[in-house]
Amino acid sequence: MSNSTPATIEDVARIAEVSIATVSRAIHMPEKVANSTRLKVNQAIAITGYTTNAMARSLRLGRSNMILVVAPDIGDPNFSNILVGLENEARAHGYGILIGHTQNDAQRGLEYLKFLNSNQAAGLILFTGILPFGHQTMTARLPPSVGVFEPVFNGGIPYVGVDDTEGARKAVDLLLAEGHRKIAFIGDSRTRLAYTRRRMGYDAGLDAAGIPPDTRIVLEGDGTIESGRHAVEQLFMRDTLPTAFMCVNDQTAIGVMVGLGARGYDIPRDFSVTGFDDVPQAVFISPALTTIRQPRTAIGKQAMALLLELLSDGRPTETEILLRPDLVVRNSVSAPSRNWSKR
Amino acid sequence: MSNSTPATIEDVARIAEVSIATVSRAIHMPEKVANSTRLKVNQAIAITGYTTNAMARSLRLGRSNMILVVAPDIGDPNFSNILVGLENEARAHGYGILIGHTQNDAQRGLEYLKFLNSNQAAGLILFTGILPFGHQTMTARLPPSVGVFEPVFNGGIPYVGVDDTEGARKAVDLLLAEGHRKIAFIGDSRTRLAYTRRRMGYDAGLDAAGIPPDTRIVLEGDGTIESGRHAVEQLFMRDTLPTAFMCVNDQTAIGVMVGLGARGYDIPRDFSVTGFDDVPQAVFISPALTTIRQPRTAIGKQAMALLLELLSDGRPTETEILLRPDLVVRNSVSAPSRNWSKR
DNA sequence: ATACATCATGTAAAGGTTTACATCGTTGAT
DNA sequence: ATCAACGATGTAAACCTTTACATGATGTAT
Repeated sequence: MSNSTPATIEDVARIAEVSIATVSRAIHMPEKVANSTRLKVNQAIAITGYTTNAMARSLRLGRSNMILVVAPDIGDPNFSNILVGLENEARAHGYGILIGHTQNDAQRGLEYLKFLNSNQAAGLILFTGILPFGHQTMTARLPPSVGVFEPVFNGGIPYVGVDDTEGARKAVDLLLAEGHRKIAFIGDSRTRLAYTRRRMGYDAGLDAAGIPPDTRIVLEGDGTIESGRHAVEQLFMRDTLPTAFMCVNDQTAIGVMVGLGARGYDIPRDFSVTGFDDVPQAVFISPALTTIRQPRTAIGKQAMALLLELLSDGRPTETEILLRPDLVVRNSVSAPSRNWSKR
Repeated sequence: MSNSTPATIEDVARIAEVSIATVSRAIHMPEKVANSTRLKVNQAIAITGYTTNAMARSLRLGRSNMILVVAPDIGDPNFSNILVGLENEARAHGYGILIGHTQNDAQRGLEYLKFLNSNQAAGLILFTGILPFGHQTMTARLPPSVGVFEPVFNGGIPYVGVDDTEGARKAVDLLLAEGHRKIAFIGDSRTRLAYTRRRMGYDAGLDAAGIPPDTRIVLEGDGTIESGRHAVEQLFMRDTLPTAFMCVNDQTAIGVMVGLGARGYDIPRDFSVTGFDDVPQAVFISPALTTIRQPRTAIGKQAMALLLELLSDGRPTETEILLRPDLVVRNSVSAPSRNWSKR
């Protein structure tokens, strides 16, 4: 039973007294085989403990049951929750997931391209806005692919993300509802669609409230904690201070809070701050950050579902799936301080 | 060049005007082939863009270049950093990593066992103290395996972790050096080696300082935030309060801080608190938590290195690799309050 | 009764590699 | 000059599946 070498389809065939073709059919196209023989085959499978050799199957089929997931930083806490969604969906359909970590290094990207070329992965999930493979191979035949968070530069690849514009709109609307009129926007100058769209949400919200845009309080950072801190310093050098900081992401918001804290201000009494993403730390910093939640597990699930659909159908049904982001209210926002002018 | 169907070894052989055997040798045993022909083969490879079909290779070799990593919760932020270490080391040796998420569910574990049986993974990295496969298959032939954090119950599987006893000793020694004499230990009753060893470090530290053990201030929780809070409540019902809380992990420590905060105490003025693990949140809570750092990326790297060694040598050189944990001093520890008795 | 469709099963090829064994040519020792 | 040893390469089998096609049996319509 628990022999030294794993049972093959031939072992099963011998015991069930049928041909290997019938065994294969009994497993993969059960309706094509008579009830009685299917029974015999199943018994033989139980006896031998047979599982089909995935290597041989993939070789014959020219397609594996693995999905390659490539992310610039798999250590990013934002990543792990997505992974959960991806993994659940994949496993439920018999696929395994293979992870790749490029660190934005083209060399590493290339090594993963080899995985693709050598047929080890049937599909690709990309977390980077650009194809992580060197230029010359930019045109290499890619397997069915799906982007997460943002469309892939090369085009033609559908993606699953969050409605950034709507999310940003929720944040700015909250601030407006609290009574803020001078709301700074700390953005991200890297030209990523997500950031551009968040800015659009900010603009639209202000516009709807009849507040004219004020470019003096719109700053471009790079999405890091440091850039949030830096933005605060810049604003303090100008003549007009905002009463609230709307940040393009949580990292920036944390930086803003640090910068404000260093100058002795209290949040939310003196200034309100909002983020975007709802990173795991957001609830632990003090005050806990009011932000926009990315439904990460759902995003992962959707992305994988879309990819699997692509894998069977061939043609994508949608080119862009945007999930609804939720506002999570914590403690970093309040009405603008009445005493502000006195400070 | 960029043909519709990927180049095979035969295409290369034809262009290089040699047999496919020579091509294979030129790639995998270059010293066995004449310089001149090796050159021709390399040129042909460059022309065709050939990469060896991993499915065919694995089938022939009876062994894949994938490592299965099984963890109970891949969404755990502690996990992602380990993953980085695992991934880097694996990729550097031409292996890919395949991730599995059991959620402590035997059914799911079984599905991953299939991956193993079907030869899709050459090795196994386990994050769970027990084999995640149902009982009946407990005895199934496993590929070379390595545990992370703790030994695998079944035995015979080497593991890579941190020296928990030494880490705990560093924490208790810090508290002792600050002048604490009544140090509570909030443990974890689940019988995991790591927790037992941390308790041993606590006992040894107290013993070395000549302080008799006081079981009234040693509590057993379950490693969650809630259990930390609960422990605080329990201690306040007893007659003797400690001046410091040494916690079995950061989650518990966070719970203790929350519990103490809810009662209006200030940390570290009124009570000192230490954790263990250095989870990503530890630096964001306030006060920032003094704790013991697990060198996570290094653990991942070592675990993978050990597994790869096992894969080539067959026999493990070590059965247990313990890395040195570091004390990270932040703001949750100070000398015991002089005013304590007045409170 | 004949022809034909249908169904269940078997035969054999193909998928791309690796490698034991065979072959052939060259070199060095006698 | 002969033989042995060696080095480089080729031939072909094997790894385990899946599936197009062939086969034979059974049932149905004429």
